[in-house]
Amino acid sequence: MEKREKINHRDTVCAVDYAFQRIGGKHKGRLIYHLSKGTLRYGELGRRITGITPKMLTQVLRELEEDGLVKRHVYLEVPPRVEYSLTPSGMELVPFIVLLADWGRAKMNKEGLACEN
Amino acid sequence: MEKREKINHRDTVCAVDYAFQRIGGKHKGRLIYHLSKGTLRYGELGRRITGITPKMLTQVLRELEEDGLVKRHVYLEVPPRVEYSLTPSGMELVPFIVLLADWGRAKMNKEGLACEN
DNA sequence: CTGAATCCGCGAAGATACTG
DNA sequence: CAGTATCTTCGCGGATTCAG
Repeated sequence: MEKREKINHRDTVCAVDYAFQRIGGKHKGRLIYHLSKGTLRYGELGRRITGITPKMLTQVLRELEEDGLVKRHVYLEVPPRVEYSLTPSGMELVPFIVLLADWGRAKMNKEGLACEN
Repeated sequence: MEKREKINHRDTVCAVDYAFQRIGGKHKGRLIYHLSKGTLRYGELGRRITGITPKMLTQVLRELEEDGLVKRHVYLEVPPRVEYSLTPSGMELVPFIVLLADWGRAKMNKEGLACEN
């Protein structure tokens, strides 16, 4: 959890890096993408983000929360319910993610690959 | 070098992932960013992308070349000269990188961080 | 100058099992 | 349901050396 700290002290502060440190990584893009369509529960996210383990899902969500991109909302119920949604800051990133997805989709079509999202 | 292959066979094909696999990673963002301003030589890139080793620079450039985002141009001279530039495909990503950098810069200012790029 | 080749440590990511 | 805990594995990336 002290990863961000390490990165900050280490290399020079560059806007491109700063941004990639926040939305880069293996699952963050997809996570933001799915949340951009609306609030989702923990389990729902886990099902949509294929191949992610609970551990990584939690970790990624925590990082996004620390960076102020994702809001965590706990309902004190039985069974427990935790919902995640984008903060205004996180919403600012949606257009980029969408553009990126469009670009990816276009490239995939050109290469004859199927695309599910 | 078979990394891309492994990724492809493994998880489902998702446009967001597809894109992030191509421009994600530690140095790719900065690399594209610097090349967006014009053709650069190998050594020049190494100097601008602080903290990168020759090995990683070569590796990242090769990956971008395989993905058709970067064009490698070798001049048969002594001393050798190798220049890199963005392909049309790579150029398509520039607006995205720039917007992302703007976003990062704005956030950094809000947090009182200096920004060099 | 522009790389290629090799070795290797360490942290990230995966698997699995368990809990409130 | 929504996570934790623990263990292991793996490959990124650094350091170094060598080549054309």
